[in-house]
Amino acid sequence: MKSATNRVRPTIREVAALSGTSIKTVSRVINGVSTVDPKLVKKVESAIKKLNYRPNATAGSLRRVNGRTNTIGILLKDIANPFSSELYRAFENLARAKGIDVFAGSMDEQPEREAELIATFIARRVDGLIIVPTTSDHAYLETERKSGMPMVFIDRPANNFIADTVIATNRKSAKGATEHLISHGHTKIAYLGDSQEIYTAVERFAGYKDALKSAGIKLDKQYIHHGIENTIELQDFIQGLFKLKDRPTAIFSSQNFVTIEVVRALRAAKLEKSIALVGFDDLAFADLVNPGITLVTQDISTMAQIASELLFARLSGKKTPAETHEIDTIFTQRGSGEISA
Amino acid sequence: MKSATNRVRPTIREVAALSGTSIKTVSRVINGVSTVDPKLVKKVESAIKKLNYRPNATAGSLRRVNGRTNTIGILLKDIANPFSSELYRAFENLARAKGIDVFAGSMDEQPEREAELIATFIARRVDGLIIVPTTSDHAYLETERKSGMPMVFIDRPANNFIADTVIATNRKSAKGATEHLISHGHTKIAYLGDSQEIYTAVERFAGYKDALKSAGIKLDKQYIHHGIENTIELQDFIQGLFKLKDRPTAIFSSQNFVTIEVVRALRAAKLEKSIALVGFDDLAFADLVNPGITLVTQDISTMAQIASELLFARLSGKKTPAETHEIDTIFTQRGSGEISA
DNA sequence: GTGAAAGCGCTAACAA
DNA sequence: TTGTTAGCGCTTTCAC
Repeated sequence: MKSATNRVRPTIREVAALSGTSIKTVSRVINGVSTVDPKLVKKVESAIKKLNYRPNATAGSLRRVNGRTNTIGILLKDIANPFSSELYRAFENLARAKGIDVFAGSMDEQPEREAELIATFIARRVDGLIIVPTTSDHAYLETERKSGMPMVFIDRPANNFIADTVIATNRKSAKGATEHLISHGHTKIAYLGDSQEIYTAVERFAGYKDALKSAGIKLDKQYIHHGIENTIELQDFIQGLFKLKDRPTAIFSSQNFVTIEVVRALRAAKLEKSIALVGFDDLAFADLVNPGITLVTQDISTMAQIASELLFARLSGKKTPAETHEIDTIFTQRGSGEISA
Repeated sequence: MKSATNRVRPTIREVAALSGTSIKTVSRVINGVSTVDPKLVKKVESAIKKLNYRPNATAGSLRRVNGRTNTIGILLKDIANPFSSELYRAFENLARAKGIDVFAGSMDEQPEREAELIATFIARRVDGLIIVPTTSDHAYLETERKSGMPMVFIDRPANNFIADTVIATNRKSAKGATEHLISHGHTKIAYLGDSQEIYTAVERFAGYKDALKSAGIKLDKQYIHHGIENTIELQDFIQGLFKLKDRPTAIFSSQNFVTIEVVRALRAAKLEKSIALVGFDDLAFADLVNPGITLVTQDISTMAQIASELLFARLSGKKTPAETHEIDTIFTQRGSGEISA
């Protein structure tokens, strides 16, 4: 049985037969090779239309000389989280402009999910990977790099693995945010952030400490809290802060979910106009509450832009050493950060 | 040149050679066929590890009897929009449990993007499509259906095309929301929603009218606004409402972006505690403002669940007529909708 | 400019 | 249980 397939879709062979040409000519027409006789082009095109032929992109990539599938894989924290979905959208736009489709997966901070997703994406022979890493050791990717898989890390760097990286100026911006509070007369400034196992949390906490240090303010441990997994415990901590003899007059919260909890607690205690607040990461409603929330936000579209430029350059064969780009953040004053001590 | 390929990655042939078996045996091991001698399994597995072999999933699907690629395509409004990204996340989880990977694309309400995305996804031979439609005529999909491509429409039905569909109880829920306002003594209720070219907007407006009618309240055109493309114009309209002699005492806003603008305008005019508001669609900050925003929200995870069940049933060969499922919404009172007239 | 033949990496069919 | 051969739909090579 040579021609009678049990598939529903027509193949390039059937188009060749109907148009009275060869499969190679049909292939040329599909790929827009200019050296084909216009008459043949017309014949082929009408056969394609008649049969409703749709080239099989996966079959095409199999024999292609560079093996490209024109797909990339993106590994995100959680695509339902605005930071991830905005990042995804930025990559979608950039990839689409190059005819590249995107596979995405959410990891929810589970290292084993990272390895699984990378394995599936490699099995699909994506041309490159964009990774917001969750794992603490990326040495396992060494074999993949040797196999020529371009990888760009974004938001957090890889660990034990040298690769192109795009991150925000976490430390510097956290320092700036804290200094902003200090400049409004605050010395009792609480810090609330994600677990210190997470790179961005470590950097931002370091920036907070930098600011205190250069202002000669002593670090007060009772004002510090790390971790966001247990919301109730976080709420308890925040409400505990409010009851302190030496109640902090300002709060720096270093991650969006933490900021939300702080806002919630401040409102519940009716302290939102008494205690200053600056948060890291964007919040959709920052200007809809009263006072508006002063925030440090990451320049997601620039980060995505730089990351995809790096990835596409690697795809084009760029062989220079791995690069790390630090992207400036955006500081927007909306009131909560401008409350004086 | 038979064995010396210029590719970087090892193939099933090299694994067979190293393990001293045949490619078929390697294939069996990869696919977990139980009828292989455990000794051979071990040999094959160690060869796989040694070579860092990664099966090529796209090559595999080419010859597979059903041609499945174990991928699906999802067409969304805009993945950066919370409704879309939550929907995506729900599908990601459901698909992953079946070993299926997901391609997604955003359409931004551009019909030509819908057709383009469907074309690329078909070229990639996705096994099925989940579509939040933007086009007004889906007759062009008829040939695809004949080619056996399962398609499920979600959030909005297809036009001129019969297919499985999962939607929210838009009309009924909008009626309920409006009746909620009426029950608090309101008769001057404004309606603000998306363009009447959009299915959900039509349905929700119909529900609003249903409620007025059954309460014997006459529709007042000066309270009605359709369209959200021009934010400034929308703001002007809302602020115009506040200056009316017969100022509305309540607002029903039928879409999340509209609700945000309404909240913004109410706060600017310091009317948020005077004019009642019920919104359709979820908002992350609904409980963080004062008063909290009373909302009708769609049960996204149930909608995704039903839609993927439909899709997977079609993939398994289910041949019954197309089904339409209407999923109940969730109504949450938070204060803004309980302000009396 | 065009086409025949080979082959990408895998699975299916069938023989051993 | 195992292996051989053919072939999925396309691109590549190379001869015409």
